[in-house]
Amino acid sequence: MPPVFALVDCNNFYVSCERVFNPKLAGKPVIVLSNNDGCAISRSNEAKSLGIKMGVPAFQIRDLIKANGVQVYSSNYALYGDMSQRVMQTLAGFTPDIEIYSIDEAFLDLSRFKRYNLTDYGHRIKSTIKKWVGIPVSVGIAETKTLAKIANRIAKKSIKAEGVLNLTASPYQNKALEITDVRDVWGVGPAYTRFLKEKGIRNALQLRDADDKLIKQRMGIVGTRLIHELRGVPCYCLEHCPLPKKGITVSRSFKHAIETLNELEEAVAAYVTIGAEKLRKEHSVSGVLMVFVMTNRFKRENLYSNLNTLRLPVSTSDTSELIYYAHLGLKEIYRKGYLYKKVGVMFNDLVPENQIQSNLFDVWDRNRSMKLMKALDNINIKMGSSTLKYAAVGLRQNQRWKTMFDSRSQSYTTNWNQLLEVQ
DNA sequence: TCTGGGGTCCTAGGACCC
DNA sequence: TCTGGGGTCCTAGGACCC
Repeated sequence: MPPVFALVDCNNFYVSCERVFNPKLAGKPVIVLSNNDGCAISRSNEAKSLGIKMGVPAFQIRDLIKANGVQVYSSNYALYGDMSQRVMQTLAGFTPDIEIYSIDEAFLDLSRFKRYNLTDYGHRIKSTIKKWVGIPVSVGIAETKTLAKIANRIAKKSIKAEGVLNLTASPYQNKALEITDVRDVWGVGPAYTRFLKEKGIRNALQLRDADDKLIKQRMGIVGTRLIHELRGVPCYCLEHCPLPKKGITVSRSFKHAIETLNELEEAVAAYVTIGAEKLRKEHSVSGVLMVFVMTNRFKRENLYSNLNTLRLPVSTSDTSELIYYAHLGLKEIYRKGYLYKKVGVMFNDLVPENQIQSNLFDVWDRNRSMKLMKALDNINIKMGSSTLKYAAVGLRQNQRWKTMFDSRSQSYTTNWNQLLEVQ
């Protein structure tokens, strides 16, 4: 029995989250910026109409913002993460066959609802989420994930669809593919778009009917799967439970470049702290630690970037041990005289914490370390993150490497002191 | 002056082994 | 002029996703 997928995708998610708690933003151009208020990463439809592109640097649209009264927000990940959970929980009430694909979208397997009117079901999902969580979503329904993506895209734009498009057994399937530019197909990025257009393949319909050999040759197995999916042959199934992570990266750009090793060490210690917490939350330990540094990638002169890989003697998720090795690695790649704009740490070779390969010459008290980390995590969960932290992250106020959020909204849903007040 | 962050998968090529 | 073959593992880089 062929499956049916629905893709539920939140519209302009971060902006929509801000609007839930600030209804005055309805109908106005609104954008949410990335860390350090760098780029526009979420835009309301009104902001899109003004020509504000995804990822555009804020300084390039300063005049546009001023002239049109665009409402600007720093990103508030605590809020978006919590709102995302509410959306997903609501979705889970519609079917247990759900795959959370990203912070703002989920695939549902609706195969067991085939005898119902799926379009109606889509509308019920949409209106329930709007009512319960306050977030507008679009729903695309089709025989494969790739087709559901296309359906969703059209559902979002078409006035007639009212946010829901069901392409199963639809006479409009060809039409839908024809009006979808090839670059908007899931899995087709800039490089493949260039190649396909050179071959005269401009829309999803032409891609679906393209020569298998041509696609296989240039786009490999992924391309082959892609065109099968467009033909209604499912190559990707629903991933019920999230697979364990293969790696964890924590990195940040600085608002202003940093020169001294000491400051970089503080930043690295802070990122290791975040990463190690993530590791422990996943019940994983890391066997390979990488540290990297880079100067401003948009400047031509005095460029430097380097990455150091350290194989750890014993896989670990202990913050202090990881800080120790990260600092060792950092010292080796630090060069005096450069203006550093970004540093980061990566944890790879993750394995479950109950499968640690011990080392004969290990001097670390693993038992004690585990208990200490547990206590540390419990306190920080209960009393707020970084209630307890390592001195290596520095004690001064206003550290220059700290990420800036000049126009952040309140943490309405995750902090008792920042609840919405109704006057 | 000011340009995000965190992932996955696939492939080609080199090292190494038998 | 002649210079194995095949398998595995690892890494770097490319391409894509949100």
